[in-house]
Amino acid sequence: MSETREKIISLADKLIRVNGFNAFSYKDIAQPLEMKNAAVHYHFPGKTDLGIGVINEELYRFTQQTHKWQKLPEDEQLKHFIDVFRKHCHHGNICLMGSLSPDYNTLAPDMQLKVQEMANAILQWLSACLDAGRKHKRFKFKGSAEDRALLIITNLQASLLMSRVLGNTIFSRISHQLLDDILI
Amino acid sequence: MSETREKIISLADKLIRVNGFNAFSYKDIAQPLEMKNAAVHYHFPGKTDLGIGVINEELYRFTQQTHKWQKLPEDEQLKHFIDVFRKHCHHGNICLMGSLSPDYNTLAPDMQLKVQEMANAILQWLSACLDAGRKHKRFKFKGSAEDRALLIITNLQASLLMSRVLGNTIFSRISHQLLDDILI
DNA sequence: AAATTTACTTACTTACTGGTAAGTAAGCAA
DNA sequence: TTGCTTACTTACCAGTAAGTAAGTAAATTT
Repeated sequence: MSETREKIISLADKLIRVNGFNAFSYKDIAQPLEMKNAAVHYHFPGKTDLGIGVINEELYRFTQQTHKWQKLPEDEQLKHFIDVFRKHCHHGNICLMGSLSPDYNTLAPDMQLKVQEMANAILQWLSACLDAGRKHKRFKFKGSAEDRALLIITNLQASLLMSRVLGNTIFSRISHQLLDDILI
Repeated sequence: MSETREKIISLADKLIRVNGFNAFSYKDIAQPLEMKNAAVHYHFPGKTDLGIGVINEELYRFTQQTHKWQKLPEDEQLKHFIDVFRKHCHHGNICLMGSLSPDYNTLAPDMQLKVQEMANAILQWLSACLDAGRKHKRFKFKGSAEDRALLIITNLQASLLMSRVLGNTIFSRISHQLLDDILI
């Protein structure tokens, strides 16, 4: 992938997380990278293409990271997962799901599908992690691993939203209590 | 309050929940209400005034409803609270916090303050409800009532977001498991 | 009856949106 | 050296954003 393309995706990712998908324009990409509006259109003909590019990059990073953790005990894997959110919180970012799902109705169908794909990928990994962790006596929780994954992912997503409004202590409190609930 | 003003706030509330604050325009308010762009500006000079109007209305409804429930056992109160989210989910809406917090950085300072006020009002009520419910042996949970309130409110907020992307069954699964976790 | 206020409409401005068409300089390949 | 591709720039488009100034008809107050 070309360097310019990478820079555009990286900046778009940041802008989506900080201001939202509908709140940035091609100008916000072009100006900081010292190029013209149309140069961004050259790499990503439409805003939808750019959005899909950002999600694909996120999906790639996610599979790379989880693959790196796969030999670790499940509680360690979960802590790494939470740490990804912690870092985003520290940088004032929210997660892509938290940013794109409120705007979901305004997104083009292709991009809606990509958001779905991302949601499913994260939920599947987390469900599997929780299921294996319970079998290995590292987690305890009621109900199915899938439902527990939904509870945890919603905690993490919205903790970034709440942190933005009420301050970063919110994230620590949520992530701490979350772990305390399921760790043995 | 004038009838037109009420209609504008009601429609703006819907548009914020369905498309987001930055994704609707004065035209989207004026056209369906069969008035001109400038008539909306007459009632709400700036978009910020409109946003604050919507939040004030929501705060008013929230205090009215919780007041109506105050004599009920705490588990009943919590179920009513969850039902408010369930109804929004059913109508394809997300909650105001879930819609406004991703756009928080793009909001004017007065409106940011209003969003904070709303977040605090909801958290305070839920914390008090959980605290009293535990004392009356209707709830059981680890940690402080404030932290538990954060976990539950993030579950509910993000469950509406996830439902939008993956379908309404998500909400039922989360709300069910949520109650199962803390009800005695 | 006159003055004022309310609730608008008409007509507009400024700024920006995503997007496109046409051109160009540099590099590479046959 | 010709032709083609890459990575842009310049210049522009139609549409839409929030917002405003001036006018008006009807109701309300004095």
